[in-house]
Amino acid sequence: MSEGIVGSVVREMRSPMSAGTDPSGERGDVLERVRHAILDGQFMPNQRLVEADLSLQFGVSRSAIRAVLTQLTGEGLVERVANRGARVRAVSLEEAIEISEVRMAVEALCAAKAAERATDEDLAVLREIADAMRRAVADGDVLGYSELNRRLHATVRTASGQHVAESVLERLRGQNVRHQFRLALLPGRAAVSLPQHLEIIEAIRARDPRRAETAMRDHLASVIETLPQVGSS
Amino acid sequence: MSEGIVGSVVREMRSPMSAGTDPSGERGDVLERVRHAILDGQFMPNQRLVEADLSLQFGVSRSAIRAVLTQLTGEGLVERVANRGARVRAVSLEEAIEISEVRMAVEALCAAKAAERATDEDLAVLREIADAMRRAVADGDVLGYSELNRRLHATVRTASGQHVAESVLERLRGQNVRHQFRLALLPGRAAVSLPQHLEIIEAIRARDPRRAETAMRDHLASVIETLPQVGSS
DNA sequence: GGCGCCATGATTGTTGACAAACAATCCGCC
DNA sequence: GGCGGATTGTTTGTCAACAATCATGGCGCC
Repeated sequence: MSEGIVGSVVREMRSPMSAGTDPSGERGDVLERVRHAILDGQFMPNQRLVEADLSLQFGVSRSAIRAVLTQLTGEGLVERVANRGARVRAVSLEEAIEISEVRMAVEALCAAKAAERATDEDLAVLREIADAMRRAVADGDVLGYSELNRRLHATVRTASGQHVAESVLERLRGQNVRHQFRLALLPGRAAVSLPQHLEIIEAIRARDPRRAETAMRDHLASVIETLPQVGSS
Repeated sequence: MSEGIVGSVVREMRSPMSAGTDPSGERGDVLERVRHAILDGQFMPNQRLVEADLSLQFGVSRSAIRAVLTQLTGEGLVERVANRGARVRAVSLEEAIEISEVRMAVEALCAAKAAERATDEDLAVLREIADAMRRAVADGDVLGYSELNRRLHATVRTASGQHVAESVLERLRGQNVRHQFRLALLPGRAAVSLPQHLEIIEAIRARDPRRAETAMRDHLASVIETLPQVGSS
């Protein structure tokens, strides 16, 4: 309990557990719930994850929580040290850049394969996303655009039919959500990325693998270039 | 440890656990030991991994084994189904190809970065590997060549300084060892891959990122092309 | 003779309690 | 008043026993 000041300053109170979290509610996977709590920012980076607390909060036994923590550690979302417990892993700016570099390599592969193998339905979805993106930018809807961005990349991944690449990317995305999110909030960012996104979509719809690959590469190169502007956390 | 026949059907006997495996020996990480048992082929693909058996075999409690199994499941080496236990995951030929495709993308990145950032010591190691590879091929030392192959790729990865790529590749390699190994055993394979390996080394030693990247790409494209000849396992 | 049902055995999943490790606090002593 | 060492409290790691689940084999019934 107590135990203060980490990274920037994450208060170390044992989960206040204010109102919500009906203990009986949601028999649904605890793994999912904890993962989302981290991804949604309910659990901040460097925040301690005490097994007993989570056990109460999610209404499951400590062993269940323990298993969840080892799984999330494997996914790179949680950091665990010897006899000192687990905490939400904070990814540095340098690592965020490395992650984006790997993403660039793998998503370029996916874009090329998507251009070859996308179904007509995939292409229709892509067109919808393109239209919605244009609208979101016109309306200044930053959050909506961010969500569309996520959907675009997800659609390209699944359209590629490359399951291994898909899982690798899913993993990397999880570690990077925070940086991704802050990036999307940069003023003027959407204006830069919109044409890149549209070009990716166009290339895939034209079924041109090479063009799709370079479009994706260019887009992520731009992301990497911009990343330093969001600060290290 | 007997227990034969993999391909279609793995007999379902609880590991006979013949002689070895002193229970008191090796206080060393159980995770490592189980992982190596899988990677070294002591545990064959699709072989059941019964918790109680492993518990006895490795001289640790069942909970420890349980934790190890969830971790290895996260690494993609073990497959677990609901209330039916764990088994060594068998990767299909199709998946092996997908894995190699992703490897191609990421290792190309590493090769380029290695060409930029390799230390003089790295370059010296690479030259030694090149020489040893030539000798191994001349002597027909297939196993030695296979090990050198592993070392070459490992050296390129670490020389790249791209930690994220490194961990992704390490993961993928683990899932692919069996196919990799069978590939190395193909007659005449070394004669094909040797010049490719030498070209990778040359390109990095020349500090030419583009050349290193395409050399690595070409090499892995050749691997992917040859993979179907080893059968699906 | 085949089909379905129940008993049995083998394995996994879960729980609770205990031991070990670490951090913080408190006390006496210099 | 500050420092070293023991003590307390908190949290993780481990263990053994129990409950739940699934597969298997035998038995009766149609």
